[in-house]
Amino acid sequence: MENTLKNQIILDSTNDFSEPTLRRLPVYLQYLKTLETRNVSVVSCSQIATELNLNPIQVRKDIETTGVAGKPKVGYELKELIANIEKFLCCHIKNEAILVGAGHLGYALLGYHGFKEFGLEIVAAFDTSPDKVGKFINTKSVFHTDKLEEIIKRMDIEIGILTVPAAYAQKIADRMVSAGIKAIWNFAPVKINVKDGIIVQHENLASSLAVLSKKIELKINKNI
Amino acid sequence: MENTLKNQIILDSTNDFSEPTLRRLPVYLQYLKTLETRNVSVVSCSQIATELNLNPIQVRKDIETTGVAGKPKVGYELKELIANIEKFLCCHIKNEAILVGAGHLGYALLGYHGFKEFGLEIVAAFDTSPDKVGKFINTKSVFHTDKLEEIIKRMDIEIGILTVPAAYAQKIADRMVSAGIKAIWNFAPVKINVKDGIIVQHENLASSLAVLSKKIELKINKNI
DNA sequence: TAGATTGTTAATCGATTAACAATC
DNA sequence: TAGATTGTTAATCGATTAACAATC
Repeated sequence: MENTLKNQIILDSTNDFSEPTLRRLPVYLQYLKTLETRNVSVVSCSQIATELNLNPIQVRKDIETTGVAGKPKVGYELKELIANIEKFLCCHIKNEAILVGAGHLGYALLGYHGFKEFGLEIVAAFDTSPDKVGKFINTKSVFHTDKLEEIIKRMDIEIGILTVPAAYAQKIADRMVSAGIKAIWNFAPVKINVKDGIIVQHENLASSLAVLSKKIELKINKNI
Repeated sequence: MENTLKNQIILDSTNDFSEPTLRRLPVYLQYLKTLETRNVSVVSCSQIATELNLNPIQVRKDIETTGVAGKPKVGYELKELIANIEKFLCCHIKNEAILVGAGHLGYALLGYHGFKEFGLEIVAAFDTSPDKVGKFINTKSVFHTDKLEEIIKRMDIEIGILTVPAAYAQKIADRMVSAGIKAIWNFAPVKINVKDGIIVQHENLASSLAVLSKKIELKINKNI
């Protein structure tokens, strides 16, 4: 079959894990870290499953992916489990990123400390507004977007976070790529086109909203 | 089998569509609307698929779900297709929501005009900061969080958007639910527990980041 | 007419779930 | 020992993809 998905790194059977598994692991990690603060030392799949409203067999399968060894009847050593999930998710590999578009969403992402736990560090922001250029947001410098290529090259940055309005997204994406960016995390509500080999992760709130709305609609139709 | 997913409205075989389909439809809609501005009148599945890097058969299946009729050799009438997707997604049913936590993420959501296209309208915001209470954000009043229950009840709001720090998420969720909220869109990076029948849609950037990071890692390992 | 595209049914592939042995 | 939980293999279920007829 001709696969039309030219620009995608596909998470498929050639890897030994699935995308749904990959998406659930950070959720487990967040929960396990709360257990850590409560001085818990051992945790079982059923415990995780109950807490997160998931199927315990699924949790076991997911954990298996990370290669950690548990003890029958006992469960998993909490510290070991956390360490293995973090290793699997490459949390200790520092990925530096720049962010373009210091609007409110940009601000929110710049101020979110949770990314560090997953290895992502936003090192600089770009905007065109004179009110923002030259300032600092959460200790990160805001440069004029004119400097985008220069700084990407000088700092050898590979990840670009796109939080500009839809109308500018493609243009900024093009500039990111031509300056050497290898992966784009796109928060603009528009599809962007990039050359082969460039990774694009598209964040789409409209999709989530559609799921939420449909659940509400179905609930109303079923219960009333 | 005992299903442990007590609190979920499950999108399964009892409906005639799948969650992946539901998540793709808004993406099609966004693209189709750009065609509309370019005065295109007819569109085919292969055209949509090419533009969005998807499989044309999948696009056809998804569109079939909305019940629109196309013409062989020609494609779908653009206006009709847009209308059908919008109808399927209930874009014309106004869903009113309140938002708690007017930090940057809250601001970003309050300022995002795209939700209106999907029927969601944020009618008020809540925060505890004296700098924000009493002000307007994008024409929406910011009330003190003390007024949360009163306003939810008075306006008969069913959707709550949660953009508070993780530490407050559960407490605010409890207050939302006891005031009558039926669905929570949770942007806090923590699982919240609610009673049966309440819908929770959890937005988790860490999951997306994990997918992005893994794609980057796989690409590096394969290409170098 | 020929060819492209929809509509629809069948096949495949992969994720989830089940079953059960191993073991602490 | 008994019972709970992991580890692993098999079965099921559902989403995607393929195939092909219908048709404009």
